[in-house]
Amino acid sequence: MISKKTKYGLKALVYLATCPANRPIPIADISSNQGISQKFLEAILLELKKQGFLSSKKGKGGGYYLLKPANEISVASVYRALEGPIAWLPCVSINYYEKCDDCPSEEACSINKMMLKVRNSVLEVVENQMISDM
Amino acid sequence: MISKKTKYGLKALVYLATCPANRPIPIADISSNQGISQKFLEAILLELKKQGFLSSKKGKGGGYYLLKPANEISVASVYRALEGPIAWLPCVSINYYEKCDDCPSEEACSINKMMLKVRNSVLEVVENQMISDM
DNA sequence: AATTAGTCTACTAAGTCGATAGGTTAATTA
DNA sequence: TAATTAACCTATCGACTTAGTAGACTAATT
Repeated sequence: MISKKTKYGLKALVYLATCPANRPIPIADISSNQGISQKFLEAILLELKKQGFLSSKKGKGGGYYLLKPANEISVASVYRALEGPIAWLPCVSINYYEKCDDCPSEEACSINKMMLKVRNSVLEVVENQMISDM
Repeated sequence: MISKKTKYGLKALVYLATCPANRPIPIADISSNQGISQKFLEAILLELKKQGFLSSKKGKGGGYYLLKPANEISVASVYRALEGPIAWLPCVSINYYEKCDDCPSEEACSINKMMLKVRNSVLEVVENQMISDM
């Protein structure tokens, strides 16, 4: 299961992708349109801005807009930004690799190979799924 | 990311699958062999027993043993038992389906289809991956 | 009777989740 | 310049989950 943060973040980005490019959309628009708590969405969009997905404009006529074309934003990149590692275990993560405490070696680990399979299978989908496709 | 509970549960089942069939293995054996806190493992094995994966025998010569052949226990079933839904969202879950609060309809939902793709991709792997394969 | 090994209850510290409240800053417009 | 708009920031919250630990109890074997 993914958090509502990631879910809302994805929906917000997809919504922004459907809006005329380069015109800022206020948080209130997005939240009412997508059924998301406005205050919660504020924090999410701010995070997406800090991670380079969005930019914003203050004041009247302001709002958020995509920094990159929607067909260059993968679900994988959004997931990593908001949710963290895509892999099921740190020891099979590409971007968040970490050794396991309980495994003497990864070759000896009984579940390592199957965890790699799961990771690759998910990546296959989310790396190729762009915000513009949705 | 999955919890340590699920990770340890999987490793314990795989370990039991490598042991001579029908001979009970004490928790202490499994925990020392797999580098898992014994007390934590106790709770996990008990849960797997209650869910029908394992049975146990008390007293000397006792321990846990698999109730089904290892090639009939899929990673998917263990994941569901210990971790919960495999899908990223309840609205695309087979075994734990639930409607979303924020979506008027699933056809109208912008991320529903891609969530289905992810679910199917993961299922493809874990439904066919058996404890005996590892 | 002693030992072994699973079972049960309770408790904990730390962290996360999803949200709310209220004030601040910057840009536009009248 | 004043008012309005909308992003930004800080703090707080209750409920829940995680990964354990401690200790007593029960059942089976020797």
